[in-house]
Amino acid sequence: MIDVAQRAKVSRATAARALGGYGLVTQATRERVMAAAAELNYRVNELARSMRSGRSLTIGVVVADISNSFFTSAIRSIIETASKAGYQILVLNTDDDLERERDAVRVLIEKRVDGLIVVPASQNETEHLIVQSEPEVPVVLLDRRVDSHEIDFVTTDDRAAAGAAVRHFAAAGHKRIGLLVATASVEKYSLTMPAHVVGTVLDRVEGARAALAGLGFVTKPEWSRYCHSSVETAHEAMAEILSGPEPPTAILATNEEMALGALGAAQELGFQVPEDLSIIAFDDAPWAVVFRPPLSVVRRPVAKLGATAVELLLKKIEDGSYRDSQVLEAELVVRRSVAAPPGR
Amino acid sequence: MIDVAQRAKVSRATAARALGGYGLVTQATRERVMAAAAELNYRVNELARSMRSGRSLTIGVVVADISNSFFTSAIRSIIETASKAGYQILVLNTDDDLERERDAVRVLIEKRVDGLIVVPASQNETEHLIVQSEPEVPVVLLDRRVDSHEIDFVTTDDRAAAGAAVRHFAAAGHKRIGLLVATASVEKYSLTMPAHVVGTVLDRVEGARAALAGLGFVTKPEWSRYCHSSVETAHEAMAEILSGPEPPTAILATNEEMALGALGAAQELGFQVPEDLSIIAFDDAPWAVVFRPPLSVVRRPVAKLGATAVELLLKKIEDGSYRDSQVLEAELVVRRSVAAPPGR
DNA sequence: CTGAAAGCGCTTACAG
DNA sequence: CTGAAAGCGCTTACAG
Repeated sequence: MIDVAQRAKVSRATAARALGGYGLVTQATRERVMAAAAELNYRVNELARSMRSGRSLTIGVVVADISNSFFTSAIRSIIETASKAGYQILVLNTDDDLERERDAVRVLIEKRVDGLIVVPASQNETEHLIVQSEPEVPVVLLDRRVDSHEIDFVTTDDRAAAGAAVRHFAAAGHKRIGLLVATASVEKYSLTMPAHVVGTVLDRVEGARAALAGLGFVTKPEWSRYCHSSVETAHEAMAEILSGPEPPTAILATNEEMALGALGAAQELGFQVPEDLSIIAFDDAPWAVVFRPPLSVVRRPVAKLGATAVELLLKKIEDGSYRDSQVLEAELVVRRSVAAPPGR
Repeated sequence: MIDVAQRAKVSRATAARALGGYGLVTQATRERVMAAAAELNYRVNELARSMRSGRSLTIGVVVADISNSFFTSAIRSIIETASKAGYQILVLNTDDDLERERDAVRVLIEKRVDGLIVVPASQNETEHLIVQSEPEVPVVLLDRRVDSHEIDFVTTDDRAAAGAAVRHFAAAGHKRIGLLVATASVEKYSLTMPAHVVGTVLDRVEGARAALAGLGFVTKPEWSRYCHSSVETAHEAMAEILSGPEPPTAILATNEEMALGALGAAQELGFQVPEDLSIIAFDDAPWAVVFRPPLSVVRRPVAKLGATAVELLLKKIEDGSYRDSQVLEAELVVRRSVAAPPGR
């Protein structure tokens, strides 16, 4: 910048004003500075600008599982929305590991992001998300609630959606309905719900259970599994479910990995979908509509989820005391993976 | 930091040395400083550190299509590899738009990233990728070559892979083989190859054509389309191909979107895969193996691609004159979406 | 081993 | 409208 100022025969302050587009500069001076900057191929140093201004125009995103197409779509939407407001996105992945989440938050704070969007790994381990630094860094949770009331979130109404899925199964005649539940809280898979599942998982399970109870259905634990979120593990868990003496006739898969694992296991064991097994999956992955049969899914408004999180965060950045949380509606998309149970 | 120094009763320089872990400090002093920092909840300001040290420990990633699961997997691998070396990742998405790519590069340079990984939108418009700033910012291209010999790249041997796919079709008895080619250079879809396609696209087309020529097959333009990279457009293009008087019996889809569009159109028009139509797709998307029939695909080593790009970039960051480019092998994974053509 | 001082590249009152 | 000077929070020779 010193070189630019010299070449334009003005002070550094004037050059800064012309280049930064703030303060008062005459048209002629501005043009001279701009010309000099162009000749010298000058690039502003945003690091210095951020340090001085106290704003980095960067938002940190800490995501639990960047492989999941749901989160990828959310990130895409976050990038779009933020960039319209002049913000850049720093993405870190945690693989649902709490330690990595703490590290990620620390690193982003040190990089002086103006705000954080986090998909938290844990429902109750959240102290690191209440960022005490000076100035305070606002945080918005994406897709998952936590116990703490101090942190705002944007989620979907998964409880209602899970209930709707169960009632859709019931309407087709199913009584034996199982769940394949993705959760980071378990190594492989288990019959019982782990102690500390995140809010979204809990919502889906409780929504389904409430609906089952409302229908007066009995459910057996062996129809369901709580499962580490990978296709391979889901495949194994589903194979075990289907190998039981009286397997469920309908399965609700709580994410894309669970759905792929369930479908893989069903094929392997010769279960036809939907003739032998009906299935509904959370999230309308790009392949779901092309699948045979086209998958019935719970479609969550992922683009809106990401955009809403950014908008909320920007408001909090402007006004440190702004508080808001939102729960968006999810929608059951009926396609052809649900039919009457076998033998009816 | 001034507060920390005061509390520990040392100078700022000593506090900095203790906190930054460089220079000489006695054990006792270090402990006093660390204790003071902990009490005050001190966080180093990486912006200031970066400005002073001239290194931001951040790598910028400019990706053409963040919706595509291939690039998402690459980003995941980039994040993993970079974070092991202490680098963070700033991701920008261009949707294959050259203007947005230029903007993205400028923004990242201004943020003083230490290096750039770019999936370029254009093969010949590349001046903005030769970053003249001081100090020079090294650039590695991911997945796509460009004409300029000044820029290093990490790609896969798509020419060979496309050839292998065609020969696999031929071995099953196919003679009418079409291509569904994803390219950003066209609005919807067209019969002829647009002027400025990126290297990867060209490689796939030429690899397929060379193999077809080697087999002595005639090909008709109406068996193929060059298509904007979206499922919807691919669906339309494929529907048009299949509605022709003598449609191809085998289709090579050059990415995930093309594959999904092709499969959707085939279903809609009542073509059974593989009985009526054989298909091979580029990239082993997570759903490909679960699809019915399981899709035969060209599997590119995506994790290795991302990791190699980061490793190469880090070498270039260390040594500004380091030059290297790599072409990784792709692999044809035979599953069950290729059968003999109908009527044989 | 520790401290005083300069400087990274900007922005921002303040004075003129 | 423009300029001289201070300062953002660090690191880095240099001196002791």
